[in-house]
Amino acid sequence: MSAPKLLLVEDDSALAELLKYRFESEGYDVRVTADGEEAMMLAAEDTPDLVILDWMIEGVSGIEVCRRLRREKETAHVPIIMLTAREAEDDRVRGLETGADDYVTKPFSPRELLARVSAVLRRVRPALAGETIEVGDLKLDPVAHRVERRGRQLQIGPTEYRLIKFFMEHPRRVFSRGQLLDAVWGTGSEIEERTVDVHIRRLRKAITVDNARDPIRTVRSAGYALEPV
Amino acid sequence: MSAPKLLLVEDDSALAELLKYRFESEGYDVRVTADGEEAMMLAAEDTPDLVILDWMIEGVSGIEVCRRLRREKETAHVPIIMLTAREAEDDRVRGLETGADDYVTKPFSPRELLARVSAVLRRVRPALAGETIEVGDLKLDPVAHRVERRGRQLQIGPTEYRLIKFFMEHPRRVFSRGQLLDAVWGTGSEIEERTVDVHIRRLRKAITVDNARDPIRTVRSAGYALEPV
DNA sequence: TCGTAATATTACAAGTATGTGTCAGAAATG
DNA sequence: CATTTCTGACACATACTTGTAATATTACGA
Repeated sequence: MSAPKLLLVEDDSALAELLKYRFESEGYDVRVTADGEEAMMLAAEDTPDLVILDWMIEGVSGIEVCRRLRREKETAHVPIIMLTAREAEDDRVRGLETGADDYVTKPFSPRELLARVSAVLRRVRPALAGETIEVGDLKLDPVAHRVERRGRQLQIGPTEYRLIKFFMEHPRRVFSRGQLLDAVWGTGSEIEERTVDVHIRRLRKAITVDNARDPIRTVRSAGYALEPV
Repeated sequence: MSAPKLLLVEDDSALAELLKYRFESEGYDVRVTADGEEAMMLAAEDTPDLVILDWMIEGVSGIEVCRRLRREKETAHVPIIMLTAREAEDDRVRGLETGADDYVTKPFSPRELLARVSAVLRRVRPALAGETIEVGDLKLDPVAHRVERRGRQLQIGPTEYRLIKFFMEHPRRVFSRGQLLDAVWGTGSEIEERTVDVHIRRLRKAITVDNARDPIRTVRSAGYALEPV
């Protein structure tokens, strides 16, 4: 999973350090600058997933940076959270109208900002906010109904999809054929247990990608399990 | 352009009236309830575009309503703005973590709430705010009611327009025929699900341009999705 | 090493889902 | 009011999926 890339534009270096540390420990990839011009350059050279922007920075004002980010095609749709020391409603409204997605009023706790960032990312790029399931080199997006391995889309049928989804929801655990029939086919299905073998085979075939090793473990006389590769 | 549908869950009837009036005069279509259970029912029968939810309501708590909305497939992705009288950071963070997209602390001005609503809608469903949407090589202008692909105007019928607009507002996501009927034809339409196939076919035909590849993905036994080309 | 039980593989026919052309009535257009 | 466009439904064609059975292979204990 690629870490969400944040661009933090903040000229209070103590605060910037604190936030950088906190966000990085939460798995974000953070770049920091105190300067509006530099912010534009950084954003241009590697488009971030989200920008945290202090309203009051040296040089170009925060609101101006916001406007410029919106104007560039690359960054037009990158969500922006503004940090503002002001309580004035006018400023908040103006920020939103300029194209900020959200703002947080100082003082705030890192925890609150984290929650906001994650809420915004969840909206914009669900895949970044953990709505996908990942097990080893497999990634499953339930909303798009897609499974990929090592970045490669897998071609997978309905039953195999349900099967691997179930496995990915319970990695490492061994399931008997009976359990799999209940979970994937539905309780009380009248299907031969041997049939599970066939679908396991089909699943294995479907998830085979550049001869990577088979992540489905056969447990003799017990069932099957998915092992993170 | 169809008016964005808001669901307001607020038990202070004076405030509810005020907001309803203000939002309606801005062109929104507003439904109001003071009750959590009823809110769920209203949301189920006609999915709103955005929910404004008071944290403290009678019966089920706001946060519980939020959680339940997120749990239902139909409403899982509807943005939620919470209204809270509390300043406590814990509550705000909890709100965001439960799945709210934003919150506004009372007291607030209708103007600020309007700005927030419009910011959230712009982020989530640009077409509702009158902005053009681009998905891959498709471009849709909701004001002009036009769709183009690779700069070429598409000749497209009313139903197909609504269909592709819906798809472009939710790219990549897979929708069942039932969901599409609800979203595009209107809730409770008595139309054959197979008819969706026919319109998908017509849409595919309409958006075919210099034999570019078909951006509509068929997900067998699940539905259809629009993939950016 | 061998026999047995368990699992893997293959082929296939029946079942199910989707694609497509067409039509009659409805709705929009002028 | 005449004409055109749109809509929903249906039927047939096609593509994909699925469960089973038959056969091959493998693992394990005696």
